[in-house]
Amino acid sequence: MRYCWHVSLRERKRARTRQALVDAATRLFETQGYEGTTIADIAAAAEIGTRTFFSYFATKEDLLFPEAEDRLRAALDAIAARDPGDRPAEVLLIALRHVGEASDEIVSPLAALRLELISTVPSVRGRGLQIQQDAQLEIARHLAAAFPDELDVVGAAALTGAFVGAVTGALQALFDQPDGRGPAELRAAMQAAVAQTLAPWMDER
Amino acid sequence: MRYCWHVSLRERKRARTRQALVDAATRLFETQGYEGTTIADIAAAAEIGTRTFFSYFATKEDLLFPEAEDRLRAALDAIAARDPGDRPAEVLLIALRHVGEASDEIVSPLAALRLELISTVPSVRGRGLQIQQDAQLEIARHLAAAFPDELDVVGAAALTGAFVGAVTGALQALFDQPDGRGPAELRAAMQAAVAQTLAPWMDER
DNA sequence: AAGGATTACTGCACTCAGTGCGGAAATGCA
DNA sequence: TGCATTTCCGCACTGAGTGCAGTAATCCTT
Repeated sequence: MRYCWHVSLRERKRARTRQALVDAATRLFETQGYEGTTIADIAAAAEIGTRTFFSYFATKEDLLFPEAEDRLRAALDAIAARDPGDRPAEVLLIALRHVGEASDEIVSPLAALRLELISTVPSVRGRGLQIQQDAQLEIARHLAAAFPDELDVVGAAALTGAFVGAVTGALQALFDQPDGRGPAELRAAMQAAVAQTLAPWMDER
Repeated sequence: MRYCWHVSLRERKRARTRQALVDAATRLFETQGYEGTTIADIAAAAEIGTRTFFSYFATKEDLLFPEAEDRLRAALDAIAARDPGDRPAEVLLIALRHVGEASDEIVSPLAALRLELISTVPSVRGRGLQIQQDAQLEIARHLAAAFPDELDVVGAAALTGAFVGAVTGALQALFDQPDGRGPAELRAAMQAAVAQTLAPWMDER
């Protein structure tokens, strides 16, 4: 039995190695490109065996989404902490904001790299969409649980899908047109389009 | 120069081989499973060389989405043929109905298999989402072009994303709960949830 | 109908992601 | 210190996907 206040050596070491892998991958992807970097390269740079890599990340793509679980948890917590008066769509928006919060680290090297690779490397985009969809379903489940009188799981999933889809669609369109806008402008343009799209939901009552 | 009414031998043969590949893959996936079937198996069953497979389909996953382009084209045509009085959301719904039309062939062996593999094999789901997102963006572009006064590309993408997201989310939630409902019931449940979710948009004015 | 030009087919050798296995090393715990 | 449990990691392997180069099929012109 492990005492809960004790973070074992193993856990610390594991977290350190995991971070080392992400850092090494970020650096190598930036210098050699995604396809030009092999898993063997990354493992070597993080000073572990190639085989061991796969006990930290299941696939090469997953290196680019290391905080996916944390973000999801933040969103679920936000749903659980809803104010009693709020309506589902409002709670959902707050939760989604928590997910996007981490993309305030658009400044972070990893996040910037991720955005580039998503629009560049098909397999990365595919993995990202998968992760997004899984998170969506989980959020929908919790949302339905938080509003048992007003939503069932399918309805909650439709609502969540609509909101996430609006954001994702706007972002995709923005990144598709090759203008030289900075991150802040992109963000503003996206928020404007999404706000207008979702307006019919938010302003009733 | 080729005369437009002439379908060359090459094209006919190519289409036949392509169909043979899809048929062989469908059969093999059903009997041996997706992972249990190699591309070499499929190529052999369609009587072509393994190497030649890749001049028909870029990846193994693409075998499961052979009519993706046709469906997209149908949706785009529907947008182009809009009635002058229609509002964007209505046209979009009509277009999306054209995309889904092909899934009326839920009866078709391929469509049924696809649904199963999407919820079973990660790479298949990833590819499906990718195709979906690409189609979304293309639809948004044409929608924006069809309503130049009311939508820009980003706004159209947000709208399209919201609608597609609602459908996709509802479907995902439905297929996730392991009840024994038939295709017709699933369809009905999905449509109900989506209709309710999108109601705030449709009933204004 | 025959010619050369173009395009498709295919085998070969190769890279790389990812897996199963088994032994060796590190860690946790008493 | 000693023993149980994880973790690490090399090895051998499968299967997807690519580049290349030679051969076969199709096309088009005359």
